[in-house]
Amino acid sequence: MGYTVSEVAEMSGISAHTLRYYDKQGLLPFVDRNKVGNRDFKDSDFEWLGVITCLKKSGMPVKKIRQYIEWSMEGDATLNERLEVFENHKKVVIEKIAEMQNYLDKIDYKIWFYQTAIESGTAAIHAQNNCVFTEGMDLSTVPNLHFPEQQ
Amino acid sequence: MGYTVSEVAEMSGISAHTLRYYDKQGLLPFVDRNKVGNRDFKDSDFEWLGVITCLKKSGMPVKKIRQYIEWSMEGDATLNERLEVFENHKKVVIEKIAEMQNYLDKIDYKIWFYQTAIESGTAAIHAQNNCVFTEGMDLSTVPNLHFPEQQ
DNA sequence: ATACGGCTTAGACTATACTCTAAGTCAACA
DNA sequence: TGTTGACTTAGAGTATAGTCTAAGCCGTAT
Repeated sequence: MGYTVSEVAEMSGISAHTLRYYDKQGLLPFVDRNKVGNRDFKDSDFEWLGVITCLKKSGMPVKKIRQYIEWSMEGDATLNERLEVFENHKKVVIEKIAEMQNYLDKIDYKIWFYQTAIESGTAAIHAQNNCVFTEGMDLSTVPNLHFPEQQ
Repeated sequence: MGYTVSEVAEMSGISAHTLRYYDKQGLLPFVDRNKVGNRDFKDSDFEWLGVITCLKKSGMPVKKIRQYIEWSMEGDATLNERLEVFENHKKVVIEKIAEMQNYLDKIDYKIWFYQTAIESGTAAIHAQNNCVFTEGMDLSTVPNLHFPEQQ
């Protein structure tokens, strides 16, 4: 008396194909089956799908999520392992956000670059600008970097 | 008298394999060749690599980056197109950061969840908690959601 | 009775982005 | 004059995450 795979697909926004794929990958061991063998999702399964979606969309690979789900199925004995999963993943997500913020700054620079270039009609007005996109590279042997557009 | 592909790999952190792959995908049309036919990177090419890395790591697919590079090669006639590329991509990145922030909040909830469960020795202490992971799903027909761990 | 629709599975296919291999070229050193 | 080592290419292989197809099962409506 639960939900079929297509009902869950409709409600969750995860396609029925993907739900079956997740199941095959071991992400949905908690989903019941009815007497015919069809998946029979319970209300509480939506919360699991929410957790899986959170981990998935924040960059955790399916394999790692499966490991977390397996631990969850083992009950209170794996509480520490599961805490560690989220603590580690938190660091990853924080790092990702910081990285994105950094890229956002560079994108803003480029927007300014093109806006001012469009105003003056040419990118040549930026001939004297310093570089902002080589961060993280070891360019100690590069004497003079210029913006590509100036070539 | 520039840099070889492996020198650039060393300095940029992008593998030589990947640099050749990017070239094959049309991302590096500005890279010169010497008389033998070997790639001969210039100082200014590092700035291009920085832009490509920025777009790539912030989620832009290779195909879109190639389009941007093609426009860049066409000079001032495509300044508007290139501005639009960055303006659109900025929206995408901002949305991505907001999404990550949202997931971070949920991850923090889970960390609290497991920390308090560990303290008390069982996840059963959270039997009364409301759901936080089903955001975005149409659960209007679901009467009562519970945390999966309670099952 | 039989046809329809939705479910099941295994497994093939796609997309994206690398990553590597094989065969060949070339400059330099012994 | 080899031989080495770094370069080249086309194209094969890998990893990840779906996405789809084909064949078959089952309950219900006609």
